[in-house]
Amino acid sequence: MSILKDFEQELKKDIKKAGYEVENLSLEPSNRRDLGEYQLNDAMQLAKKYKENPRAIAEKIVKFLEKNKRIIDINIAGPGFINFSLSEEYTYEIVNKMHEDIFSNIDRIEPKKVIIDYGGANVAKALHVGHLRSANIGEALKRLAKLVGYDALGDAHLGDFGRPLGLVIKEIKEEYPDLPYFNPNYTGDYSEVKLPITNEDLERIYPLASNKSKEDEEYLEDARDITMKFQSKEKGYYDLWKKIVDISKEEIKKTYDSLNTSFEIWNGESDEMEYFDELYRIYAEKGFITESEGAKVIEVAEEDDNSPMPPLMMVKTNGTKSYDSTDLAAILERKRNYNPDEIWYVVDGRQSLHFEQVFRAARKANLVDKQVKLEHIGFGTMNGKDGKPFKTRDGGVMSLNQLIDLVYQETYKKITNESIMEDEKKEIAKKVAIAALKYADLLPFRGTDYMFEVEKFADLEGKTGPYLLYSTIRMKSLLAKAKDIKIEKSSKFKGKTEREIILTLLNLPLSIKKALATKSLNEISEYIYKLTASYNTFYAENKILVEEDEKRKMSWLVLTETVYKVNCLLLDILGIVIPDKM
RNA sequence: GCGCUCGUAGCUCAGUUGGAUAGAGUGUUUGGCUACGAACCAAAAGGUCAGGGGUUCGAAUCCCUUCGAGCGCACCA
Repeated sequence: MSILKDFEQELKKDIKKAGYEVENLSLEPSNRRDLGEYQLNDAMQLAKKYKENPRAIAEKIVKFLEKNKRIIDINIAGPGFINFSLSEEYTYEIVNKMHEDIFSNIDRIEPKKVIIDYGGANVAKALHVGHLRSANIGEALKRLAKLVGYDALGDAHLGDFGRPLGLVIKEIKEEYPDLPYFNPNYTGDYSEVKLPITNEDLERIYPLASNKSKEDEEYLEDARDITMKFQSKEKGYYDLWKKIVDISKEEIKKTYDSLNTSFEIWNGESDEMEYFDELYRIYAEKGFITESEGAKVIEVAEEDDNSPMPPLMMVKTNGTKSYDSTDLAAILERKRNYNPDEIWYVVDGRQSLHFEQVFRAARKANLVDKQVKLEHIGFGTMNGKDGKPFKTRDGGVMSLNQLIDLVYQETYKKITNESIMEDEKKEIAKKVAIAALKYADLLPFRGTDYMFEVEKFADLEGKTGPYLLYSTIRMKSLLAKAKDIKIEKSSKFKGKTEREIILTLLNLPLSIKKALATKSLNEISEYIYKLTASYNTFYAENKILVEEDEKRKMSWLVLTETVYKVNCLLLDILGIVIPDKM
């Protein structure tokens, strides 16, 4: 149990002694700091429940709180707000416990298994800005989930099964018609065929093929046909498809690596579709498959819908399997192989209708048990200054690598530390750029669209990743200078700057709890900033290493090391790597 | 047309299971390096929470309504 929770339990007991039961204690950092450090709002809520005067309730509760050694300066304000501050002894206890083990202030949940689907990279296409948020948010949620006790698995869920691949193969066929893959009479071993195509070629081919298909109906028709061929594992086409996937996957992994994002499961939609036949049978046997305009669909509309709900598309009119069905098949696959308690889909919010359809269909046939949670964790778009999704200067889709490079160019210029060698400088600039990008991406609530401003990133001032890195590195370097001192216990502080840091440390579980409840990282991002900023205030006010009062110096070192540890832990949760210097 | 999300400081965003005097960053103005890393710190100014109505001890938050914006509405993924 966290230190904060332990404190809350104690307050609950005090309230109980006064004769009242509260389920969820309403303890918050006070927004009237002149009246106290914390506020307890339960008297007002109890007033409704017990039909008594809230102020009278507060007075009864306060009688017992006064005996609590952890709190001081208790007062009642307004309709029944109870304000108080922490006793000095308790603040030392908090710091020392957290210094010894920061996990002493983190609550754990009952172990649960969760699969987090946050990839969605498309084979034969470069990762683009649209993949940034799912990677950042998904990876951070996974790390956060693990921190509190989830058995969390990330699934890349590669887009390797749809028409884009059909288009790519079509174009390869145009350019290299003599490849044995296209020869129905070829009897050799396809694995020995040399494919004269690199990842760069693929990234060139897809846009080309896509454009051609828009102008040339016959071309598109052929690509559709090819899509069906590799989906149904027709020899040649299937082998070529597989080769393309392998080439592309390597490049995709590299890009995810640079974002400190990794997956435990590297399934593609094609792997999920191995379960398609079984899936289809399940629905067919229950009579859920219907024909509609030549396609096979599952009706998911419900009576109390207040808007039209289109059916889930299983098989399209031309016989190819749809995007809808891949996500449905994935649920069956995950149930079979992992049997998760929850599945989180970290996917663009604009796909909420799609997931509503998939979840309804899954529930309809009980693909997973009722208590299994299926949740679409939608996120907003990263827009440019025009309020539209961020593009390259000429209006094209910006690849993730281009975006990272854009930020890198700026962070590189900012490293003016002359003791750093050129090679190292590049490495550091890369880390700082990723930190800048990630932090800016995780700072707004995940659901809202936000604006990407190169200048804002370029400045690298204020509430940014580089600020956090700089400050954390500075703490580390201070601690390195004190390496001959054994940092043991806090017992003497000076004033309210230290208290501010300690209160923030104590409140850590509040931020984690909110982040998990909303599945958004903004609370954590905000928390690190607050902790760091209040430490920096303290740092500017005091000279730690030259402090003559030994007790105080020791206390400050303990505080520094504790904040440093919390920062390292939380930056890691966000997927941000701290360079040694910058 | 129907539905979803949203409108908070000049700008970018927090805050929405109802809580006290609505917060940050940036920008503007101003002050601080002979001291552990100044990519830092401190201070000031800046708001009819889109408009109107309602619910109650209390509303940025809940309900109704008007205006405005973005997104989504089966054979793209």
